[in-house]
Amino acid sequence: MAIASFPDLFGKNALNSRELRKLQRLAMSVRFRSGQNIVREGETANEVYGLSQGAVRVYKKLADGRHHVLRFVLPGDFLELPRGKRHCLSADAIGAASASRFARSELFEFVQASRNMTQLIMDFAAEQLKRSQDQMLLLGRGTPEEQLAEFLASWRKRLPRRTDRFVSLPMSRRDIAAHLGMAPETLSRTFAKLEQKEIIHVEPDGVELLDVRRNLSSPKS
Amino acid sequence: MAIASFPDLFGKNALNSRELRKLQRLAMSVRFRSGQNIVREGETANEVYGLSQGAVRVYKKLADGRHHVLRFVLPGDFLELPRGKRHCLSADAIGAASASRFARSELFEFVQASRNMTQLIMDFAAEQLKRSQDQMLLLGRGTPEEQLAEFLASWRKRLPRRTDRFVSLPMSRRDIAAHLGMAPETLSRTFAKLEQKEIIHVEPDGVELLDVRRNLSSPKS
DNA sequence: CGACTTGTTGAGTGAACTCAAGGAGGGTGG
DNA sequence: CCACCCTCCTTGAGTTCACTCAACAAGTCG
Repeated sequence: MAIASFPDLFGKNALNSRELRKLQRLAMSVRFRSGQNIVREGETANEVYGLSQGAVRVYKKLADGRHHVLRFVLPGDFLELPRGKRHCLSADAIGAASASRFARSELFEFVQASRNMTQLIMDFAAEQLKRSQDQMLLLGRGTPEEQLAEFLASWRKRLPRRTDRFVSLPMSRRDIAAHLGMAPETLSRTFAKLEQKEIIHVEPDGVELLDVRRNLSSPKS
Repeated sequence: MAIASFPDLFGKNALNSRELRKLQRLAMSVRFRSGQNIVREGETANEVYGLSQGAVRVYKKLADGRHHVLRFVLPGDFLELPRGKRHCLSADAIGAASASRFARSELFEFVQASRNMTQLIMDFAAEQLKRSQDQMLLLGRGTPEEQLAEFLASWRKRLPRRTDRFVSLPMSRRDIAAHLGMAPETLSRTFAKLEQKEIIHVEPDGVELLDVRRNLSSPKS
């Protein structure tokens, strides 16, 4: 069977077949090894990536090395918006991954030329912005338990097979901790607390969600 | 002298005069008293606002009343993107404010019809997203001192008269604290620390920036 | 003038951080 | 195939720093 590529995933509903073919023509398929760096903040952004397979962590660094994972990218998402001369974030593959690489200028022209493509990019930007705002609310005001429960719930929504109660977590604990703004030790203890409260059940490479909702209403219960 | 309106501020460089007139025709000027609520999260979003004068705090609430200020809006900015059937955030005027109100559907159609307007909205969305990402980095990884110093520096950049070292802060300490994810008491102590280190000088309704840069490199010095 | 809001400061607590050690995989090479 | 190393995760102990509770000063508005 043919493996789904980024253009298919990204444009599946909103682009017509001509536009889809055009997007596929612009795309260059590239593979990354586990942990491999894809883009680095500050470097010239001649290319733009859309993820086809695997998962990617997207992060920003402070001068002294502290870093924060902004989000985890799944197939069908761009790593960043195709704008700006320089990358404004860094990205590494989590496990093996494959992506579509676009020349930024070519993609930009195509976005200009195609109304549907413009719409898609706008939708993507709006979605990212909304997610960022929810994330800020949690980073600023949430307890570790709320943050983790909300992260698991929202991550589950993004996974393709969401009927299952099992939620796959391909990223490391360190990455999740860096995403939620806490120390890895705190995250580990928080996993233990949620398991003790029978909200989740920790398994290898993921968790089973038993009752995530319960934890989301009040700060400490 | 005529007071600058949102359409002028927002479209000043990127729209031609016909487009600018069109945008002005779509706008309905409205005024708000100090503290008055403008939009409320979850309500139907039939209208969209662009700020003409004053300042606005934009925030999200958790179920139990805790709230986080996502950003402060200045003249020339939209309160939120003109997309989605419901407001996904709340907004209050800080002091007296005036804004342009648009019917969401009319504005949406205009954005569809005008390439320049599409571009402007995309730029706005991208700018918001970039700011959000910087904010997340700080919320997750920054010390209170770094957060406040960075907030003051970036707020200064957004103010029209940035030659002056004096930075006007129209919002309350509570609002700033809710923006940086800390208790008002902590914010107050952080102001005191920065003043003690001669990085800022606290004045009524603002601060004078003496040496903001110094505090931004290392976590504790 | 009095009531209320806002900001600051003090005291004490608690939660998340750091430092440290130990166990459990996973990969590599002998 | 096993021994070894290394990274990842967890758990424990102690500390720190931001939070909560509280009081007070200074405006602000009726």
